[in-house]
Amino acid sequence: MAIEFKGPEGLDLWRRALCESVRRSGPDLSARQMAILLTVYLTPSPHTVRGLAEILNVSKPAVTRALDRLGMLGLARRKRDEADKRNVLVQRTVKGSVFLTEFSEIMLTSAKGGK
Amino acid sequence: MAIEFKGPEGLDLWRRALCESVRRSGPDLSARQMAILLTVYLTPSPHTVRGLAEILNVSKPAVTRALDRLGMLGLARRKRDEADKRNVLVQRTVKGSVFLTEFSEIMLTSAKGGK
DNA sequence: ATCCTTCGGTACGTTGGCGTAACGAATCGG
DNA sequence: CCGATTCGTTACGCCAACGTACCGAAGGAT
Repeated sequence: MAIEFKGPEGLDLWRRALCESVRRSGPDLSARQMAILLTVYLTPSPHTVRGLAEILNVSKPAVTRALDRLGMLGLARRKRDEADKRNVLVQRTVKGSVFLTEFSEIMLTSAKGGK
Repeated sequence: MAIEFKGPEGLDLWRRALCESVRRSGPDLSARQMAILLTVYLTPSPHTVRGLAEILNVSKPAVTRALDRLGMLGLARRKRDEADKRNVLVQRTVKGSVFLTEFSEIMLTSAKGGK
């Protein structure tokens, strides 16, 4: 189940996976939105708006809007930080986990199937 | 120079590369736009609007608009097909090649450096 | 208590993308 | 020739995202 690539093959892996995802009419997330989603799911909690903005070097409102969209799609949700009520913590959802799991599978099958 | 991954590590590779690309304030391409760009550069020519629309399962105007944007950014350009003047052929540019080469390098360094 | 900072969100005007429907130009079939 | 088809694009109204600036709520300092 291990995939390996080197040099330009990496780009082609990216192409296969991305094209397959687009073809399935999944949500047309922008690079920023996808980056936020992946960060929330794959790096240690907690995640705040400001923290995400700094990690990705984008403005706070941009993060707010991305979270609006991810929330609409059910891929992530907000929760007030009870310890410091100024903060908003971004949390994972079941639907988001499913989405990323499927995406991961697309990556693997695209890498294997193609070539 | 070979990278290997399995299971959820693929997603993390995707995250690292995407976050780094966003952090560098590269163009915020949507999944569709990036898919079109990669298809034009990594699959055999020629590429027409209709062909790209079929490959990605999106409408023709969506492809036209994506090409507008990629053209503005200098990442791809249009050329009338002289053999059949109804067709528009999508062609690569130097700037597009540079962009994808850098992106590929981001993938590789992200995969290696992180882990 | 009062200031001041920090947090996330909102307002504003602009820009860009969407899907559906139509369009003109080019080609094909007869 | 001339109708039908195919090609990419444009028009339309709508919705989403942008950056800058500002906002109220919450916390910290003195």
